[in-house]
Amino acid sequence: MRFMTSLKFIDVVAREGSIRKAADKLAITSTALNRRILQIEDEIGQPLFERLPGGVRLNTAGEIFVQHIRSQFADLARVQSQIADLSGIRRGHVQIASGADALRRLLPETIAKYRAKHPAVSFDLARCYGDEAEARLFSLDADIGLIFAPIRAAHVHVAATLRQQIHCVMPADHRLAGHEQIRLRDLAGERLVLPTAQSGVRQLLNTGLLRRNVDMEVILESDSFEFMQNFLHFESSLFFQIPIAIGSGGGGPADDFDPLLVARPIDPDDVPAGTLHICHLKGRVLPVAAAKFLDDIITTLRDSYHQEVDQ
Amino acid sequence: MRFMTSLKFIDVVAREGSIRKAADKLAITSTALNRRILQIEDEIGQPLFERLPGGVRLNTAGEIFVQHIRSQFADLARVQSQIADLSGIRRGHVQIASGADALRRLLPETIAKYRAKHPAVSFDLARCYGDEAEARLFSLDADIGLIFAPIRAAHVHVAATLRQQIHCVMPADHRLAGHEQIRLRDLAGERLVLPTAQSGVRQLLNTGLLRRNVDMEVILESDSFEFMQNFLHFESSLFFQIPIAIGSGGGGPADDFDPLLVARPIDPDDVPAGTLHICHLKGRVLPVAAAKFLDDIITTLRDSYHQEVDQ
DNA sequence: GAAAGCGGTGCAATTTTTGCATCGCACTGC
DNA sequence: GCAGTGCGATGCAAAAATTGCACCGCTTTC
Repeated sequence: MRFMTSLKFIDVVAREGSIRKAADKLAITSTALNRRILQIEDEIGQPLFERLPGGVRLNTAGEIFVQHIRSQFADLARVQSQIADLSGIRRGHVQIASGADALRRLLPETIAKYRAKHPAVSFDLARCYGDEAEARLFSLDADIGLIFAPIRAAHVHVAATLRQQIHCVMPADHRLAGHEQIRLRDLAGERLVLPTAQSGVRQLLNTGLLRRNVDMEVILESDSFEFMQNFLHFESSLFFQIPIAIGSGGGGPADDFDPLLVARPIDPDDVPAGTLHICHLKGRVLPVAAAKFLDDIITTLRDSYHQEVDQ
Repeated sequence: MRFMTSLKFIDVVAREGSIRKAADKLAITSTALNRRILQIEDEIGQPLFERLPGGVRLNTAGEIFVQHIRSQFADLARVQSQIADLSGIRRGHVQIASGADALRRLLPETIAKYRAKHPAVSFDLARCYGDEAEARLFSLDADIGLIFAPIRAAHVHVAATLRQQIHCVMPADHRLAGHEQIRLRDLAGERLVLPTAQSGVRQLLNTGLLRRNVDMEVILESDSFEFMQNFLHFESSLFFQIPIAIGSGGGGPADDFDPLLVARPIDPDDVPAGTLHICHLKGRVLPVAAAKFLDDIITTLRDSYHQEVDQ
């Protein structure tokens, strides 16, 4: 989009914090970029950046203006998506910010299904924790957020929620594999593999574990579920996941899950169920492609995961 | 704004319905304009205009895009207004679409008061009837609408309403001048001067007059209150206005009204009170200047016109 | 059937944008 | 305290874009 280049440039400079770095990224000279910025500042009638010795930083006017620019871009994307929709082909680009939980099955499956219907739609998937996901929604770097954690910011609109009881994953021959439900006191003496402190699963676990002062051994912390799962093959230990990360059924023996591992729910009295929030920026009209994909996620959860979805 | 010119051009072409006419208006050659449009259509990937023998017309994609352009402009104005507000001076431009009623005193007075506080703010005032005012709000040619008529479109947000009983205006020596209230049957045999059929006052009167089949003489129709008022000096007759068009008090002998004329309310049982709607486009964030002016109108009505304002 | 009005196009003139070299400035590290 | 580094700003020439002119093909009008 020709007519948006100057605005895009400002956005990049704001993100990079330096005209030269931004110029590098944009594959133009710093001179050209610098002058474009000076020109726009001139048109606005006020500087948008503070000049610091090590680069530039947005001032208050700049903050307002950059927010405007981002909403312009998001809006343009929505309009293009709408226009493309007129001609039959659903075309567009969907940006998702998601926790690791939804990356195991829910999103790959839903995206593949969606792309089978609409091959002209591309996706962008950023794995991140709750706060960052909210920030991405706000800066319009993400259309849709899947957050398994409490929502903090007021600017997030929750389109659907899904209760998720934390499950304890263990080798199929583990002594606890026979239990229908796991109590925290069962974990005494066990070796645990925990997700990092930022993760929603960990935060839920913490409330239960700290309160009960259970004596167990944390042998590993990781932000990769895949790594934790693989680790269990080498050292018998326990780790934790929520149903959507496990498979269709979620409860009981995980159907399409690693056959050597089993998942058992933790007693809700010990660790309360958490909530997966499917959300977007409040007040924003999503592009057609993103809106339809949001519907698809909710449908998938309801139909193929048999989960109760609250809207 | 350099980076908006191409968009502005498209907007003008859409309004003019012809590239050559638009080019004339924009003081460039039709060639240049034509090529800018072709370029943008190319970037969008689809034509925005249908080429007709007598000019061009927006297609569906164009409609969507032009609506986007207008909201971009309105948004930019809001951002500029916000930025200007940071530096202390309240700067900006307020566009108002109003019926004739509010032009007599309410708007001149309120605007003058506002401009005394914020001399850097300019105004644009379009006198129009209800439907057109709503259209102007939608096309973002107006920030604020003052409409004495029912609101038809769903996209209009009513910020405040004001009940207005229609008054009958007559020479001070008229036989009806002694009445506290005018009944429609009192008008039998009178010569009436009526506002045009599009006006809200007329529509309200019609419901009463038609239902009662009162026999009277309509000697003049006009869309100019000023003309009607002047006419009364030359031929004794009656015309109709709502309080905000008359003066501060509104009821009883009009304080700062033409001294040779008096206004008496029509019995509400005969003609129901109408509603003045003070409104803007739903979902729109008004520029700072417009938002503050909206507050001013409501304050003025409440304080200096002693009117009950519902918000 | 000629005239008038429309959008589109090739080509040259013009304006705008870009890149290079360079300045002044503030911080960093020895 | 002083060279060294990295930053944004600026003068000037080259490159790229936009623009205007002349003109085409087309449809409608009279």
